[in-house]
Amino acid sequence: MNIFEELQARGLIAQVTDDKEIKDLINNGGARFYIGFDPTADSLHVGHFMALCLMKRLQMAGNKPVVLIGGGTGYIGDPSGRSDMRSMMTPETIQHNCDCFRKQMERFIEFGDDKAIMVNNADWLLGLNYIELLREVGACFSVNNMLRAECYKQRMEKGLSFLEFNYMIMQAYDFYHLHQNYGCNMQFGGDDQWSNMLAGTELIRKKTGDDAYAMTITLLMNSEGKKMGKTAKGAVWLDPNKTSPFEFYQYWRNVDDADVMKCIKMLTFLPMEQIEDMEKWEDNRINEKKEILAHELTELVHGKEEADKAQKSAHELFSGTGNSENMPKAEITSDDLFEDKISIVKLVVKCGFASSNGEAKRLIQQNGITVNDEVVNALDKTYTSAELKEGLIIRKGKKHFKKAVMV
RNA sequence: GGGUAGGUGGCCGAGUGGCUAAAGGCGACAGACUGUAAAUCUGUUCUCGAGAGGGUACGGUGGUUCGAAUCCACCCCUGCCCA
Repeated sequence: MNIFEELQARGLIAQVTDDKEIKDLINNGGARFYIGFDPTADSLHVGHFMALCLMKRLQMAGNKPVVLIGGGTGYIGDPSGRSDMRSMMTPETIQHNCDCFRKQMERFIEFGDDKAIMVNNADWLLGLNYIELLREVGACFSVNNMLRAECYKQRMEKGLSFLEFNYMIMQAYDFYHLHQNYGCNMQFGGDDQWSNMLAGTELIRKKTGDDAYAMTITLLMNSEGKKMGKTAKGAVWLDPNKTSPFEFYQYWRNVDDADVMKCIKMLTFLPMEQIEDMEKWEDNRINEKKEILAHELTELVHGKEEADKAQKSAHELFSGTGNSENMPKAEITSDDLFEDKISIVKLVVKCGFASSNGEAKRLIQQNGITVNDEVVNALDKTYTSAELKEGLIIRKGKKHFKKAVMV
């Protein structure tokens, strides 16, 4: 099975500009492709992870990846798929986020002279001259066409600023720049990037007469048609300080039945033969599949050791009373104590299970909080520092655990 | 620049002077049932407070009023129409 077939079999390919050419290029290692990442936060998330995996798959097939960090496009903000304008980031935030991205990416992609390279579009975008750009590049774009693009159409009702309208032009310019300076002939990205990517191939054709190609990867949607990788608390981050390996593991351990195989196909590096075999498994092995999914992904992102630890904790927590060594901890300091005691309400807040006292109280009153396997529903319940030193296992609902300890 | 319709809780959306911490829906969270799934049913859903009660809040700033999401002025933002 060649790489293109594999990507197809995994359901990763959404749209391509020219499937014959692209097939040829990537199967023979002839692609110098880029994927752009805008520094919208201080950590990568699951969507980025998919793109990085794709990059890795293609790299393993002999193609040369270019990681583009959007230090320049971050100043604009991509309107695609957004119902309103992104808040503008300060240059400091952008720089910080770029640095964070760089660090995290080095875990996934091998960089080096003959391997992947990383570039930042701030290097060429920030110095552009407005009038010059309008004449050089602006003349190649038809506003009429741009307005027909899906990503802008959606915004016609709600409003679209000129700043955002230019995003497509900047992204197209990136592709053009990389084509000219790095011999880039292909761009990959999420399916929501399709129109931006096409703008790039067209710009290259108009400016140079060369053909360049674009391919999008399927967005990871759950069976309800919503983007995956989001929780109530926000995105599932790859940074262990923002989403702990345990939480990360649990996110995948808890996906809907209907989404398990799709996730395994699209996100893991398990060989296709093994995946096809898993598809034949009996229904009662669904939980086994979920564990495999969760473990595989946690291992990819956080390493084997963390994945094992997360799995072990999950087993201990969900199958009877095990030890709580690997459980995520909530640290309680003496400042949190009043007369050597802490109230259950405060404890729940300290564990991060509630963002306000009111919410904590609701949880407690609704029998949502368990301490050391006992439901606590009295708001005036308190715990002493001695008990805390032993460690208290606080559980919210069925599947959120924290161990509260004194430090 | 002119006209016009708007801006309400995470989202959608009722609400035109006190009965409004603000209907209803969605989402989310918890309980029951399950398989750490889905569906369904029940409850909860600004914040502080053990509670009584307090504090904030209907784009912003001022004003009218005993009392304003609701009335007035100015400003900001968005849609639509015209230039």
